Amino acid sequence: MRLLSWRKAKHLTGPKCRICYSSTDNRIPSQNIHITRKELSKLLHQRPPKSQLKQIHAQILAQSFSSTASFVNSLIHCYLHIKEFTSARLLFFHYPLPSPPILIWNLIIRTYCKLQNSSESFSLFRQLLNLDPLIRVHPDEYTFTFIVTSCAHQRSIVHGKIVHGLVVKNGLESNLYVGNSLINMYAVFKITDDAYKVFDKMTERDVFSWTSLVCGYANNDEMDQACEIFYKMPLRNDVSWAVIISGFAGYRRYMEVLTYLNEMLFAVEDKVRPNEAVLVCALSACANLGALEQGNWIHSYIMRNEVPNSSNISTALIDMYAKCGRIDCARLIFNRIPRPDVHNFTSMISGLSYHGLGEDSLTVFNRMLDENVNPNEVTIIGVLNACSHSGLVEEGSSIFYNMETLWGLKPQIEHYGCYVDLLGRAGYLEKALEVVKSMQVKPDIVIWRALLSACRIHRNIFLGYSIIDFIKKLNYDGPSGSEVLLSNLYASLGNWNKVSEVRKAMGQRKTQSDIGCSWIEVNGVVHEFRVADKLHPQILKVLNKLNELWIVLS
DNA sequence: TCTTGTAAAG
Repeated sequence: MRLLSWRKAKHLTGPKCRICYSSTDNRIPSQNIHITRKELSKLLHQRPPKSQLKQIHAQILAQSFSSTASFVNSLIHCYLHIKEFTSARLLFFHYPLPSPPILIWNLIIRTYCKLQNSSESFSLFRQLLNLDPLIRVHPDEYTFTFIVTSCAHQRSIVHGKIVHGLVVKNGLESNLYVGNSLINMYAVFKITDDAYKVFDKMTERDVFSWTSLVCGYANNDEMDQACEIFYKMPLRNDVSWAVIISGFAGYRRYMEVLTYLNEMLFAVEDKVRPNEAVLVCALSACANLGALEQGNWIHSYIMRNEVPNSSNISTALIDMYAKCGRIDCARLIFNRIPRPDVHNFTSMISGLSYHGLGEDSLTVFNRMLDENVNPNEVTIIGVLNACSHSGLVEEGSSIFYNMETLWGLKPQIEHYGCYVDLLGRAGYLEKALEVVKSMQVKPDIVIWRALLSACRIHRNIFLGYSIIDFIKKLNYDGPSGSEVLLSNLYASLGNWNKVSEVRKAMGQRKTQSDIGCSWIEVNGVVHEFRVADKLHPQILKVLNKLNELWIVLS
C-alpha cells in the first residue's frame, strides 16, 4: 500500500485521508477507494506531478466525474503544466460539452504558440472560428494575443495580415496586449510602417509597446528612428536598452554599443542595470574593437555585481580576451567552466586559431568530442581555420570531408572557404581549384579571393591570371575588397599597367560603404580612424606625430 | 492564460 507521496499531499495523509492504492500496481488506485469531489479538485488545484496526476485522473474516471467540465478543465490545466500535450489534447477533443469554454481553447492554442514552428495553433484557431453558430464561443484578447504571436513565428506575413484583419473586425486593435503582439509581429517582419501604425492607434501603451517598436526599427537597419523612439520612451527597462544596444551590435556599430552601455550605466532615472544580453553585446563590441581595457572593466563589473555565470557570458568573455590578444585570460575563463557547452568550446577553439595555436585548438576540439559535445557549423569553421593557420592540411582535410558523416553537418560555403584557404596557404593550389570546381554551391567572391590570395603568396602567375579571367566572366558586383586584391595580385606580378587600370575603375565608382577603418584604444577610450580622416577631434595632433615619426624613420 | 533582448564565423 502506498500513499500519495508528493509534498503538497501531506495534509491528506492524516487519519481523514481515504486514499490508498492496490499493492500490485502502485500507480492505479483500487476501485473501492473513495475520495470526495472537493478533495479531488483541491488536489488538481495544486498542479501535481505526473505520477500523482495519473492517479487522480484514474479516480475521476472511477467515480464517473469525467463528464464534469470543471474536472476536465483542471485536468487539461494540469497536463499542460507538466507538458503532457497528448493527454491534454485528448481531453480537449472529448470535451463533455459541445465546445470547451474560451479559456480552455486559449490554453491549448497557447501551448502550440509556444512551440514556435508549429502551425497547429492556426488549425485550432480555424476550428474555433468554424464552430457551429449554436455552440459558438468567441475568440477574445487572449486568443488573438497568442495567434498574433504565432504569426510572428511564421516564415511569411500572409497569416499575420489575415489575423490583423480579424483583430480589427473584433475591435481588439487598441487592446494593449493584442496591440503589443501586433507591433512585435510587424517588427519581426521588418515592416516598420505598419508597426508604427498599430502603435499610433493604441490608446494605452506600456514599455512592451515602445520596446517592440524600437526593436522593429533596429531590425530594419533604421537606427536613427530606433534611437528617436528610444529617447521618447517614458521609461526604459533593461530589455529596451538591450534592444537598442543589440541593434548597434548587429550592424557592427561597436563604438555606439559602448557609448550606449556607458549611457545606460548613468541612466539613473531608468533604474536599470545591464542584463546578460547587454553585457554579451558589449563584450562582443570590445572583442571587435580590440578594446581590452573596456573589456576588462566589463569583466570586473560582472564579478562585482555577481551577474549569474551563464554560458553566454563566458562565451563572450573568452571571445573578448582572445580577440584582444589575451589568450591566457581566455584560457583561464574556459578552464574554470565545469562543463563547457558547444558555444564555450567553439569560442575557445576559434580564439586559439587566431593566435596561430593550431595544435592547442585541435586538442580542445578533441576534448570536446571526448566529452560527447557535438560541434556545430561554427565550431568546424574555427577548427578549419586553426588547421589553415598552422599548416595542418591532413587534419583539416579529414575534418572537412567527414563533417557530414560524423556530425551531420553539411559543408556550407563558409566551410569551403576555409578549406580552400587551408589548401591554398599550404601551396596546394591545383587541389584548391579542384575543390572550388566541385562545389555544389556557387562559389562566392570570398572563395575566389582566398584562392587569389594563395596565388599571390605562392606567386603562381598562371593560375592567378586564369582566376582573374574567371572572376571577370562571373561579373561579381561584390565589395571592392576583391578589386584591391586583384590590384595587389597584379602588383605582385609586376603588371603595373593593370594595377592602375583597376585602381582607376575603383576610384570612378567611389564606393563609400567600403572605406577602410581602424581602431586603437588609449586609456580606455576607443579612437576610430578612417582613410584620410578629417573627423577625429585630435587629427592635427595625430598627423603631426606621424610626420615626426616619418622624419625619424627616414 | 497575454506582449520585448543576447555569444561563437573566411
